[in-house]
Amino acid sequence: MHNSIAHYVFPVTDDLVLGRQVCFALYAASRALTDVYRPILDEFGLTYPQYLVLLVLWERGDDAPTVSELGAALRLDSGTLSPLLKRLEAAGVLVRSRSAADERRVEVRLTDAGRALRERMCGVPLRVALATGLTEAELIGLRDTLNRVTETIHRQKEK
Amino acid sequence: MHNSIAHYVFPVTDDLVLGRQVCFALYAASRALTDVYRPILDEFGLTYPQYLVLLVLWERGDDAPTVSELGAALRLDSGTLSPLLKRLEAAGVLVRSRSAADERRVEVRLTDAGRALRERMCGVPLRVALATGLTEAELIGLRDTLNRVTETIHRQKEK
DNA sequence: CGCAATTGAGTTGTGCACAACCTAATGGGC
DNA sequence: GCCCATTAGGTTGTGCACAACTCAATTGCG
Repeated sequence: MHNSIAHYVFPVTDDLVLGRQVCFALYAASRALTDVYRPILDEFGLTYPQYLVLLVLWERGDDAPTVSELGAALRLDSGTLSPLLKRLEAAGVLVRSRSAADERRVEVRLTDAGRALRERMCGVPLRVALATGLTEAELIGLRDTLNRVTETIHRQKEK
Repeated sequence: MHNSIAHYVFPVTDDLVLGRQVCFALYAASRALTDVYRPILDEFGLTYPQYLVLLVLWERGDDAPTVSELGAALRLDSGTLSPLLKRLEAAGVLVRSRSAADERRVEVRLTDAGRALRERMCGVPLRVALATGLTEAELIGLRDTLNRVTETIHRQKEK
């Protein structure tokens, strides 16, 4: 029925039952949180990954990251970012331009409209945090645990 | 620069900085865990959502769930499940058939090959759990916190 | 200098996710 | 028995994700 040694060491991984799997909890919670974002970001004409790109650009201020720097921050590759950035450019919140110093690079910089969005969206994180029903301490603990998992996995992949 | 009241009540939601957002931690961790699954599930010719469908079917044993029962368990709608189930049927692990009692329903049941997969995949959860680098207690705590978030969000949506 | 290896971005193809819509089957009220 | 609202599943269209690939620009090494 199941691996009894694994069961002894790691009951939480027992059996192949959906409700016991951390992986499903993570997958379901991630989609649920995106559901919370959807109607909120819709007010600004953005999707969730597009909003993440703006978070990076707002944080960087005046220095314009390249596509691959954005990819490193968000852990997304050019296959995902290229069309996404094209849509954000069409929406008028950013501009893409080839670097003069290195013609391979494409620099991504906010337009005035993109910068203005930051002010208008400052209430968004709080609205989402409240929807989780967690306390601030729980949110911090959850965030740090998740970041540790992500780090562990990516360190292993580099080897 | 930021909402100072929100900052006072909820520093974790401060500013719109990527690294401080629980939402990004959740999104990144979910994708990282899927990256762990990908090469493992590839050995069995499955994707991660396909594996989740099999978890439900294995758990139900002899009673064959309908498409919407699968959707309720996984929180996925027919737009996602219909093509996914068609691919699993083409792969030979399950069969779809209209219910005799109610011609609107489609019952999903495992083939012998689908049932046999369960034995072959019993080691999968442990392999993934180890990759997270978390202790068993941390995994259980994480899972329960995430399930609470998902529940809270879905209860709010029903209203 | 010359050229092979590397890097950066984009494209293509597959598979989710989800909204919006469609059709057929069902069931309750009259 | 008839009608209409509801339910179940499927289809279409958009937008991620990611693997595999292409191509041009750059780098580094002999």
